[in-house]
Amino acid sequence: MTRIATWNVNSIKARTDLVALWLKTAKPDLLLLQELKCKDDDFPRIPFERLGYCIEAVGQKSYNGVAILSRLPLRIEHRRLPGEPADDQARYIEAAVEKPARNKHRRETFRVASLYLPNGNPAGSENFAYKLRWLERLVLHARRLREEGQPAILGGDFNVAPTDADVYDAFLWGNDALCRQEVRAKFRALLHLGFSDAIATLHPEPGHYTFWDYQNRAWTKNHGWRIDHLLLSPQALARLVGCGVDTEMRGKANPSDHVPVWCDLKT
DNA sequence: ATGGTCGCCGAGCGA
Repeated sequence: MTRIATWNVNSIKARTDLVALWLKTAKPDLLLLQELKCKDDDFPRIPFERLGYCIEAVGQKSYNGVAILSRLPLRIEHRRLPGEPADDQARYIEAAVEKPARNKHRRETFRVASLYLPNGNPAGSENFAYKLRWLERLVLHARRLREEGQPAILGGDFNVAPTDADVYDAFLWGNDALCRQEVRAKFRALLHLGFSDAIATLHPEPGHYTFWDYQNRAWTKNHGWRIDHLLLSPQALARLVGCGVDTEMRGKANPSDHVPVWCDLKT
């Protein structure tokens, strides 16, 4: 079994202890992180290395930043999302992972990416245009990944609530950049390529929120959003045996505003 | 409860 999780931690330095605690209990093989909010040199590597993880990070001062923590060997394939060379925001990292060998002479690999999509608010702004371009690039890249035919997992903070059921109040937030129809259409294009949203597939009932704003007592009122996703290629979906959202992490002291989403793939 | 979000870094921005 291979367990893969994604978590927007809203500063890895502020969340070091909580992430280490969660790793000890959830024991994922891979953890995809977003919003590191630090330079690579400032990443608190030691606590995670002590738990047996190697770390590949793409950092940036103060903003963004993505990483892959892994107990399996990684080979980095991309440190930026292809398609816009001038875009230097730290929002994408992709690696080839060697699966635990069932047969030494038939080693297979799978692809995994940690992505942090632009928020894009307010709708209609330059930020929103950047978000749509980023989604378009992701669709193009996902198509290439799918054509390679190996298991692939695109995980991260998509900043997309795919349907009205993924927002606590869809009417109130209908014009938000996380809900706008242009954004949802591009997310559906990813699904149309053959990628499956793990939670939507195994737990289609509404309410599996992954994010609650720090403001306005959103957690207390369960005013949440489902915007963190694990998208699985057909070859990964065929191995999917379980997935979930670790909601209780939002109720811990000094929490991130997002919680981990995980899936188990049989190996 | 004259409060009301965090985290970046040391003002105001981004989410």
